[in-house]
Amino acid sequence: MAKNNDKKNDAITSMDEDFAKWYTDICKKAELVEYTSVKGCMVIRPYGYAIWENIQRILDGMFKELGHENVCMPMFIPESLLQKEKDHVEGFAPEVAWVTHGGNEKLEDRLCVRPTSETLFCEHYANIVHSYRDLPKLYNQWVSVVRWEKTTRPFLRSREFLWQEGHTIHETAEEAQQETERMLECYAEFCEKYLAMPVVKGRKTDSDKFAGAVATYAIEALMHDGKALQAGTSHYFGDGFAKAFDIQFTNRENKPQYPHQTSWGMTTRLIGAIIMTHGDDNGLVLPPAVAPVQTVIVPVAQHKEGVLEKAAELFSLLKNAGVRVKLDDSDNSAGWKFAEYEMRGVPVRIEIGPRDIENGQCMIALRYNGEKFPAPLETITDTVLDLLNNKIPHGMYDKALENRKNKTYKCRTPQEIIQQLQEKGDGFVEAMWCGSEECEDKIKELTGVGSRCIPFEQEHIADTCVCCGKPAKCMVLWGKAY
RNA sequence: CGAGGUGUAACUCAGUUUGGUAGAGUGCUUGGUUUGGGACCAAGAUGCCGCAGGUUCGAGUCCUGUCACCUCGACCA
Repeated sequence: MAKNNDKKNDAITSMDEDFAKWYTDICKKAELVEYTSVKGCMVIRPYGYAIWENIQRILDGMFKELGHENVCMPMFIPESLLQKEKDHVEGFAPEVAWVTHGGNEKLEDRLCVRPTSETLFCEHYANIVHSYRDLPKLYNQWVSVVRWEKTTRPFLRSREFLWQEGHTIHETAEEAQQETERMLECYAEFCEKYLAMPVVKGRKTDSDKFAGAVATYAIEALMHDGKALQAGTSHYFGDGFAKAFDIQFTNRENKPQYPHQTSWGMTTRLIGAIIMTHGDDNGLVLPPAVAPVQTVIVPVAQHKEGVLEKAAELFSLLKNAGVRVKLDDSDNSAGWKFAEYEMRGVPVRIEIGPRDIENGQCMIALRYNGEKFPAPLETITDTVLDLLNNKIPHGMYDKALENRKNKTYKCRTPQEIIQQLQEKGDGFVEAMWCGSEECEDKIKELTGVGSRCIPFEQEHIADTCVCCGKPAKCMVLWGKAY
């Protein structure tokens, strides 16, 4: 695979120099976000929002295929309602924003701006679920939520962010458990197939569970800087929320019964994950499935006769084939356009100039690996579609997977963890664990990596816990987290 | 929230030590020449020096407060 580490874009700080700055440079220069006067509240600009719209469209289609229906809950939660589930309120209270006034009137019961909507769904379910015939309810909503974060970063941590939250309610524990796992699977498929982002599926340790959940599952991805990012979560609630909110139905034996619930979510953080999984020193690298512009046509020597006409012809061809294509006939220089669309992560660039037209071809350049080659004009649609649907997503996935493999270390002792991280840089650590929270905490204290998840795909690395040396229960994936 | 740093043109920054007419490069506008990896020439436009107080004849510069952003921790999707 051709590698393209040549820095062609001065506007962006290089990753090695300052990863955090590289990240914000891309967010700003690729026109994904703009800051506002409220800390942690970002304008998602058209180019960034278009990525989100594509994510939304694909995911929403997947949910509906699985039988989910979209709803919309209010954005305010009365304090009394939030209080109902003890763990839940303890988990979220420190970071909720409160509405205390309506107009000039002080509110009797202040309202929290939803940090997540379990409580609202529960209140609603209590009203509409009466019989086993009413179950399951497979609901989802696309909304924004607010969490008053102390430190904020575009997409990765903002005080208001966009997400989808699925909330389902089922007759049996088994069914709810299956739903939890099914949705994690759905998320993993989405990341791997459409975002070309390899993920590790697993269960969270108890200390890392969602507030109020019986079990939390997550998919974890590894970023370029070796830090882990949780790309999606799926929670199994058992009947805990049902009991707290008094949701009951009459079961098949004509007895009252508590239903079992799940919730699951993915957020605009995915855009941050895309940036940090695929991006390089020349800017953003977008997976074709979510790229607002999949192919850009850059005419070369466009003042010469026939060039613009041919470029426009190409544009129509590709557009009619369903490609999100852009023709840039502005009078910026060709070189400027190359750099610009590279920075914006456009997967395929087509150059067409007098020399190409003479030869009945155009030049194709791939963003993710820098490859550049001529392609005949007659078959251009097939060529481009194949690149967008096959070669590029697979190539990007392989490249990301390779990176993850190079940064995944199997360790047997804390010293080994420290040494690996020091020698090879941050990354995933695979190590055995006895199941105690003390060991989890101690590893974090000693080595800096926390438990990310207990992967479904287990590997036997040793018999004993990496920390205490007692018999190990499972392999845990550790890492520094975003 | 703890420790450190930075706020001056759209962007990157100089000017702050020692108070005295607001600066550069890039970008933007107009015209021309160019065009296969961020072109060139010429002419323009652009500033509550983050915000609010204070000291002073006079504040980008000194003092107090405040807000935002960045980095590293703690917390988190």
